[in-house]
Amino acid sequence: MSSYLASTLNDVAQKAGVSTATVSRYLNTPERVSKRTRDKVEQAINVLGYTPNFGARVMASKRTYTIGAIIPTIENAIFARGIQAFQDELHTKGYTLLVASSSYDPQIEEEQIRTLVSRGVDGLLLIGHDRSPKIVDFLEKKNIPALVAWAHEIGAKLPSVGFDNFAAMGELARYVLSLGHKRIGMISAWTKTNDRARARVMAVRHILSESGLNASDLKLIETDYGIETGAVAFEQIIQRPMPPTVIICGNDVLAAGALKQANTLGIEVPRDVSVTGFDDIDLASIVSPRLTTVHVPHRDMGKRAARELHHLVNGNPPKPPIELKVELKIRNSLI
Amino acid sequence: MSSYLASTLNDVAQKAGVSTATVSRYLNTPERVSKRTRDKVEQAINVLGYTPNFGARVMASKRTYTIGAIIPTIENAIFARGIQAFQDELHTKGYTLLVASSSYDPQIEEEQIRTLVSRGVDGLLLIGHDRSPKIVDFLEKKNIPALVAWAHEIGAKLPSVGFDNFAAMGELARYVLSLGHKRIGMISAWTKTNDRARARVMAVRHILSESGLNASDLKLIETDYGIETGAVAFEQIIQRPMPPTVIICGNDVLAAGALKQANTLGIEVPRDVSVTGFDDIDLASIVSPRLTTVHVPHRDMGKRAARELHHLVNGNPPKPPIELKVELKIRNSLI
DNA sequence: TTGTACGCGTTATCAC
DNA sequence: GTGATAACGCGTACAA
Repeated sequence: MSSYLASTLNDVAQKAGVSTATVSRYLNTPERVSKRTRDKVEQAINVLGYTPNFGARVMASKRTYTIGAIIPTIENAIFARGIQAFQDELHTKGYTLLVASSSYDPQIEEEQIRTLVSRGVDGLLLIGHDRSPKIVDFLEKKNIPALVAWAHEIGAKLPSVGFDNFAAMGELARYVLSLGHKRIGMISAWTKTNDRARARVMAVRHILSESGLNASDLKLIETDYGIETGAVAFEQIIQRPMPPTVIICGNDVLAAGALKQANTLGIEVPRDVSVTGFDDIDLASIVSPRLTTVHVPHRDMGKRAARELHHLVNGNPPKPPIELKVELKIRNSLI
Repeated sequence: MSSYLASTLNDVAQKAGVSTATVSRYLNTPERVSKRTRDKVEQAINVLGYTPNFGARVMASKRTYTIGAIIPTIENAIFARGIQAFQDELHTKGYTLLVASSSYDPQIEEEQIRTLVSRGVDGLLLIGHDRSPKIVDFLEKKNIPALVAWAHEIGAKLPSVGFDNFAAMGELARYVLSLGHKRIGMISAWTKTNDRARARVMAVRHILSESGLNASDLKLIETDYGIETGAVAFEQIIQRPMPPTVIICGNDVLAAGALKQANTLGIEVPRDVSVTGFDDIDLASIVSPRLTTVHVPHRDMGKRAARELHHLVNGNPPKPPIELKVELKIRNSLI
């Protein structure tokens, strides 16, 4: 039995009766090859079913036209839309996107960064600013441009395209308080290694004390990301004595879980308790009651991120953090 | 200004005072290097911040420990859970997953396949069996194992891990008819290049004629994948004279759109019209009324797929198609 | 246990 | 327009 061996530039060159240099030129700068030769090469390539070897190409040219993105989760919708837009924009510029996910684990994120870098990505998209300085240094040393999305922090080491999580949640919280709520509950993703979650919690605390309420009275539950975990947290928080009149959720997915559990427990939202979300993913306008939430321009963010990273990859200097506007989306889950 | 150059095996070797071969051995088979040498090399690697060059490694070893997956969409939740499980399982085996999306376009899928192959993936996960024989031949020629998921088709060219879309939808349709429905509407993804969608539509037609109804009476609308498109289709279908008493949707996302539009139009589900879905993604149990749908074991499918592909990549022969069980999930959107 | 030397498939620099 | 040929960074016989 003879195992098949992929054909190479050399094979094509032989079959076409030209040199490897010419085939390479045909591939990269066809306009510098005569029509006659072009046809011969094309023919040979088709017959052999030749495809360039990526590894070799990278080694010889030092450029991969590949961008890597590491997102906390692909399983939930939060990043999907933004990443899709990011990829689409990149595609128009001739770049390929490699997506990896870290399961919200800094350790895994670091691994993934190293993997993608050793794979020769030309640039990297990361979510949020929370990561060890060591790995940021590593990127700097390797000369790999990295861009942060979904966050906005003046003075951060890496350039970014994102929004001010603190201000955005602050606006929502202020609106909540303006409705007269005094007993506030909050369900958040883990804040320890997640600057977005942390900023949102801090914002609520801040607005609370700003309004003369006691920030430490905030009933906060931190939990994994998911509908089920949101449901569990809701039940815990609502069954305390003197339960909150409103539960602010750190994102729409947790809020959807809360809504679901409320329904299961026979608690009516917003009559018995109000619920809010953050992100305005599709889910938010499908659940009932529809979620009052903060609209994040995911598509725009993805597109802008692609452009910025493209600039960086082409040697342009980093710009100051780019801030995108978010918008309160008032619907029916909060009264 | 001196631009940074990544350190190489050679640099490490020099700094450690050993040969490149020894450093390479340290990296790949540390047990064959003496403790003393190991320490020296380790030291040098840390000082220089060395990371192996992936391209070079691939060229020399012919193995990338990388698996590619091409899914129709990353923006919607259908594939997310399965792919996450796929990745997790792969990770435990030391493989990295590269995900690309085709936007349900066979042309783009083909491009992506070629891109991933030229990047040296060891194996490929594809969704469904619908694709040109040319590209399948290409994979065979290149000796890249490919596994199909989300579908089950005896006699198909590629091995698969999936479920029988025809049988599953047939079961649901039979149940629908048993409830007494006579006027059936259906909203489906485009069937032309999507074997899963096609099988589901055919199943409904089949059950219709099996029950003595006229299969050609099925009010069918095919549309793009999405909540909004589902909503639009629902409105079109429901505003005809003699509208259906039940609308079978090809997937949960379309069904969610239908539900949303029903709500907007003041049509009550299931009192005025029943709606069913397919997939049982999170969405299905969050919308109200909760969706009657077909539960697909996404996680299990992803995990099994990872294992099968791993076998293939390691040179084991393909197994016959693996069929996973699906399950009718009876909830509130159908009476 | 360690080192030498070659090959992997491509691009880029020169000549021609 | 085209052809030699030297890199690129690593793995691996083979030799020592």
